[in-house]
Amino acid sequence: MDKVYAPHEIERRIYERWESNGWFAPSGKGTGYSIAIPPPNVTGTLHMGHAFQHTLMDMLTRYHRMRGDDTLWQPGTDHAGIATQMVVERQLNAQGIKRTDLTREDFVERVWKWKAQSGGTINGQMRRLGDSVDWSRDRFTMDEGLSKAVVETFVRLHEEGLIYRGKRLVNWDPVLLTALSDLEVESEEEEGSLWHLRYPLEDGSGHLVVATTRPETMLGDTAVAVNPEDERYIKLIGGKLRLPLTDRLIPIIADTYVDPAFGSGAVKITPAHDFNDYEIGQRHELPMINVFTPRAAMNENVPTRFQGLDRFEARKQVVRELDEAGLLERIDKHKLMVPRGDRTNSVLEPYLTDQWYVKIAPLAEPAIKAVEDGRTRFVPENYSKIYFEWMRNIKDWCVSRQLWWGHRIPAWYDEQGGVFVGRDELEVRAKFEIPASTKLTQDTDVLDTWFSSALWPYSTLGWPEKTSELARFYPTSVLVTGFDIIFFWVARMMMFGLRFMGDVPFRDVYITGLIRDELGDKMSKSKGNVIDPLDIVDGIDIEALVAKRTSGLMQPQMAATIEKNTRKQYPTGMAPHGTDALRFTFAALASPSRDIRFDLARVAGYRNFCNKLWNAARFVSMTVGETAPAPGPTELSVADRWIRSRFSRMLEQFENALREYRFDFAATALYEFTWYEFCDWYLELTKPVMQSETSSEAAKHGTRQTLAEMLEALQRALHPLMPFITEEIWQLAAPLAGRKGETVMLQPFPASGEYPRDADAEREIEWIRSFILGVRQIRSGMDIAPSKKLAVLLSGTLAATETGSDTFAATGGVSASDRARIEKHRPYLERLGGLESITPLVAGASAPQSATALIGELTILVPMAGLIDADAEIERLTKKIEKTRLDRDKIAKKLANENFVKNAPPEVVAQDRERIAEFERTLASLEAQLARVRSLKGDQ
RNA sequence: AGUCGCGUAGCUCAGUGGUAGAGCACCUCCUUGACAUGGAGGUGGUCGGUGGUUCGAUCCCACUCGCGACUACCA
Repeated sequence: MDKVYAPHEIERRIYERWESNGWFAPSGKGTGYSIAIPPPNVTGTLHMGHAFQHTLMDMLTRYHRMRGDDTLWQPGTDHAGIATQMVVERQLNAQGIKRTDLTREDFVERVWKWKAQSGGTINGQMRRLGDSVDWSRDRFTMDEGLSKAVVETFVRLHEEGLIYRGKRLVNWDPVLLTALSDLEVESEEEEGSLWHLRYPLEDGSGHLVVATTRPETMLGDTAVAVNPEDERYIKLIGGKLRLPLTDRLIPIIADTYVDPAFGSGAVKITPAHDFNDYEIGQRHELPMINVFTPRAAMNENVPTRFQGLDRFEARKQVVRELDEAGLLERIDKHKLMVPRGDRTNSVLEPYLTDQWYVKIAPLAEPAIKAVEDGRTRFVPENYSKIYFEWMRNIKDWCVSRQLWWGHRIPAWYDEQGGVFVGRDELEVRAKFEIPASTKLTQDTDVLDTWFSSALWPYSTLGWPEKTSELARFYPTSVLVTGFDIIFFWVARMMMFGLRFMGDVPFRDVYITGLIRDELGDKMSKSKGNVIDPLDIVDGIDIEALVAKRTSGLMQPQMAATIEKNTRKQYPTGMAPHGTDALRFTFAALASPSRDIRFDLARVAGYRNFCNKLWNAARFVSMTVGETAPAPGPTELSVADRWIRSRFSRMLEQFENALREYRFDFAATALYEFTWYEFCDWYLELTKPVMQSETSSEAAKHGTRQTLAEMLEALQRALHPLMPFITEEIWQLAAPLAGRKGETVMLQPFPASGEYPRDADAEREIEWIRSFILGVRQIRSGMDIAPSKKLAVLLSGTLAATETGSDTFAATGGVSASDRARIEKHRPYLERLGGLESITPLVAGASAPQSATALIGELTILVPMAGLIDADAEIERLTKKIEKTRLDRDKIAKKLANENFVKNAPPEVVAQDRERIAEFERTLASLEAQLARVRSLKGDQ
């Protein structure tokens, strides 16, 4: 084995072996456990957020697989309608081709080609991350089976009256030329203006001032509304206004929607271009005048001179003409929320079109109830509030998109505009008895991407067929995802799953935080702070990193800033850390309901941990040899018993943590056990046994066996989190421990109960640790070289009258139990403390000038002759005394409060009394020692 | 405007009604045969502020300051 763990060498080889052996597939035995992957965009790449979520999913998957569950992690990708179409359009544009230059079929063909070309990226990344998904079941939302599920769902919902087509206002993207759902709208506060316009009264007796943020829409006004209570305008209600720039007369209506305190208290009503106005229009049966083309230029319904103008040009011209006509009262600065498309960032228009909608209330109700009843549980729990909040105010879902890439809506039209929904044209003709002579054309729209995503947990398992997989793996066990798609995805899976499967799609929903950069900013390409998870794994030099971050920017002018920041943050690029270190970092940082500021130093720490584990394995193999210890008489040392006991406790902690999705606790339990107990103490404690000529063969045998057993079992415990290094070490450790098997990933997860708890061993080792710690503190405090062997003396608190004078003379008042311990553990104490001897201070002999440590009743004296600086010892003691006094006083104060003594639970009071006594003893001893050192110093 | 979070060591974060924790950073010492990606020891915090409940509050409650996220129709 190499001295330093080199992840790169082994990770690919190991994954290849796992995959080619088909070990990721469900075993077909045991309880079903399943996770459906949140399908990433097929043409995208995985970012840190994916890597984070995948780590948690893989950890759960590997753990349950090892527990013997029939475990499926279902992989797949999403066609991501708008996002993918935009990418391909951009590529075409770069070649000077417009999408509309191609036929729909040609364009879709190109998208499929792009998918084939780029679609492997994600799967490649997942393999590097160690994701143990069942590749044989890989799915794509546009593949045949899933498309069938989409059509089936649409048709059934339509049959049940839960899908309808209607002409309404939708959020229209004038760049993409498609409708969007409410969720795809991102409103941002922007600086704008509030224009106060004068609308002349019909009789010429004056004018009414209306305030608007969108003057260009005035060409489509069909009324002006005031509040019915508004004294100023009450007499005008029912009258008419002459709409400037047009020849139309529009009514003044009363509606309580109008807030008299805002603007002028009079609102122009444009039912075809504003959601509120639309509703007012419905209430008052106002005509709707659409003044925009789909690209948001002015259409034929406005005066000729405005026709064809872009909306923002039209705005300027409208304002100018009104101003010239003396109809512009004033312009106020005004902040307003501007709706923008989440993909194009273009300003959206409320626009009147025919679209397909899912009637959502009947679907939402059971989905709310399922969470209320705890059939699906959010972790952390407070996300259920966000879910409820949205579900209770949910509006119908516009599912049609005017795109080319996606699932075509299964609806056909005849030439009279009749609409027929069915699974295909044949079915439609049969069902509605439409003769072959009648021409039918299919709806040209596609469905919202999230429509197919909503079916994911069961469509991937073969629905609408009744498959054995559905029976076995639905509902899935847990969904791991980010809060940002609770509405987009989680809620919709709940609604559809309950409707079509009659049960929730997942038992638990674990919501992860967001991975942010080291400054707490969201990672995004445009900010140039994105980290590719594989760059952390493999490392990347600074030039390559800068190139990566500054290429293909939407705003190339940002490149210089991005380069500067990148060079500052990563002067030498990133070192390779390996997948296991990255995974460990994600788990350790996965505290509930908290975003993660990603810190590369943390990964380096866990890379060191990998190296530590690696070297522990080296040590074990050097100590044990290359084969399992031959059978023979075996004696387990106190350390051997102790490490098993501690391992048992750690496993319990780990499993409890994982049950509650506390990946951070689970990781910490593994880390602390491995480093602080197994490496720091157990391996050290084996040395006195193994490297001594006096220890028995049986004892050596027991230690060898324990070393092999623990190393092997530890790999299994660590495997779900660190799959690669544990596989590599396990291959070496398994034979030593006499365990057979081809791979650690299919071995049973170690059970806490297999390793006996041993309270006695834990007590003994605790005592040994404090003894050694005491010596080390003196050594360090007194600046004694580690290589210098010390001869320590002991004294106890027993008096001659208690022990008999002879015994006292020989033992220095050290209690029998301490003496027994010292004898029993002498090799440990001498070796780990760097001691040459441990002898009781002979009674009567005056104690030499020493530094001391207290272990309960036992005092360890390190003679100072030639070693120790008395001043340093005085300083050390003074410091210790001060600290002990503070601790004592704090408790003394508490105990002095009679209410505390009266009201606190007796065990708390008793415990404090005990502690104070302990502090008093320590203090007395420290003070005596201080006095001694002082007086001896005086003698010098 | 409403809803939900967050404020603990220099930094990033755990945590508990009863002795404040980790990683990184920092200081001192150490190339001792697993590991310098290491070992040993150490420094460092009136737990955002004020008030209340309690024998006791970093934790529970109220108010307050600061930060963030989400939702929403103010023309």
